Amino acid sequence: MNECLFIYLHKLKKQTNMARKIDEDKLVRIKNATMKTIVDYGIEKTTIAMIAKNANVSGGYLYRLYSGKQALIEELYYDKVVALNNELEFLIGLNPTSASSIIEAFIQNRIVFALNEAEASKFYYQLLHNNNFNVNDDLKNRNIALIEIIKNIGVKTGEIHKNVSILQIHFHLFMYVVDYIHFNLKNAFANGTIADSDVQYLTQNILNILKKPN
Amino acid sequence: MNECLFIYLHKLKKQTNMARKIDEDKLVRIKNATMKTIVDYGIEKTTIAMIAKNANVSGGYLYRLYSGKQALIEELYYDKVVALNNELEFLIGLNPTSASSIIEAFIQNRIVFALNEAEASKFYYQLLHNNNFNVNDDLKNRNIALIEIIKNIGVKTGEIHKNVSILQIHFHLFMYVVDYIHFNLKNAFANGTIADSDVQYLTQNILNILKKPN
DNA sequence: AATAAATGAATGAATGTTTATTCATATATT
DNA sequence: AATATATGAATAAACATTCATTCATTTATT
Repeated sequence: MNECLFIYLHKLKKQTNMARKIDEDKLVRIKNATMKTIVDYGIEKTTIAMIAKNANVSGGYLYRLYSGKQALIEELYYDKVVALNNELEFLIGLNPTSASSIIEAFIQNRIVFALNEAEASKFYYQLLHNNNFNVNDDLKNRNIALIEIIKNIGVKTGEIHKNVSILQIHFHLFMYVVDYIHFNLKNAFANGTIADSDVQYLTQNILNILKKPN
Repeated sequence: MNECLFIYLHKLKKQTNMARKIDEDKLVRIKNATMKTIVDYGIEKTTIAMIAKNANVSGGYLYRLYSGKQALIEELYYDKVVALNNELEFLIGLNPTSASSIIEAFIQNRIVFALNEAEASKFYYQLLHNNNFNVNDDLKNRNIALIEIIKNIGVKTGEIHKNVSILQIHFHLFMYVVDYIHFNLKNAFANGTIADSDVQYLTQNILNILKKPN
């Protein structure tokens, strides 16, 4: 079930004829447990029972909120993709004349997210590379549209070469950055941390790449 | 079971007392079927029964050659990682005084591999990003040793900055390149093919990155 | 050369486990 | 009491794995 719809129905109930108080943070617990379990054990080995246990919720209750395991994971993933699009749109509004500012801020936010919401970030990273979970065309198209805006800004200012494809920008902004951050966090034993200094490093690398045609 | 061991035992038998001729390409069929099934349906949805069917082999026979599903997939993955290390070692031998030559040749080979052995290449890409399959420390250490050699060459010639970490080089050579190729092949509908021209593009991008400290 | 015995390859039905999903029941709230 | 939430045991489907059996080939015996 869609989260917004759920909350809406839930509030409706409250206004009319509430029988039993909903355990308010149950949905949050389920979401966190899903992400944590998948991060710890991988999607293949994660079962509904494990998620339910980690969320302190009965197994059957999950089916009240989601139609099944796939839907549960999908919704978490799609929510994040929507949030990323929203964030990008917001950053474009903030910096309507500088592609590098948008890119830099976006990268900064990826690092903050990876550090502050490690579970959610690792979860997103896993799904990004899982063939069984693909975002729908609407989400894809909105993302393409936003990247086109960034490209237009960059071409105007000379920050991006006019022959750079939308896919190139998408790849470097959404895959390269995320992979870079997670690779460094995963290998944190040997020099591999991630910090604010990486923002400049990543930004410069990507801007250099986007300056050339491909 | 290890492939080399298998072939060895198999030949031993031939010398003494062979009861029934082995279907020679059965092992090859199983390997190909495993990769193809996983590429088509993902690891989660791939079952032993599906692999056996695609390989034209009985389900139970898989357990003569491998101790189970996990071992079957692992061996295919590890074989590829070993092959990559061997290839890198070979390329270092060929170009002992030029990091860029090694890197360029390695990238070239990745693209050829992705085009000529698409199934195997996609299979490797999937496992590269799957947390449930990690290469052992020996393989990791050998890889690190090889990359250290490349770094030393590059630092001497000025192609690589002395402050670039081994992890950086590893990431860009083994993740960035592979991800780039597969991203472009996956999105082949819109301008996204991969060709020899990408060799120069990728090589230059990576060399530029490795020229700077991180 | 013909036949029988021995051997190991290969099968696929049977087994037992794991898992997603359902549903009868219990519990809490008004 | 009425109503909705929440439970978790029960169910059924899917699955990895095993194993008794079959089959093709080689070796020994005549």
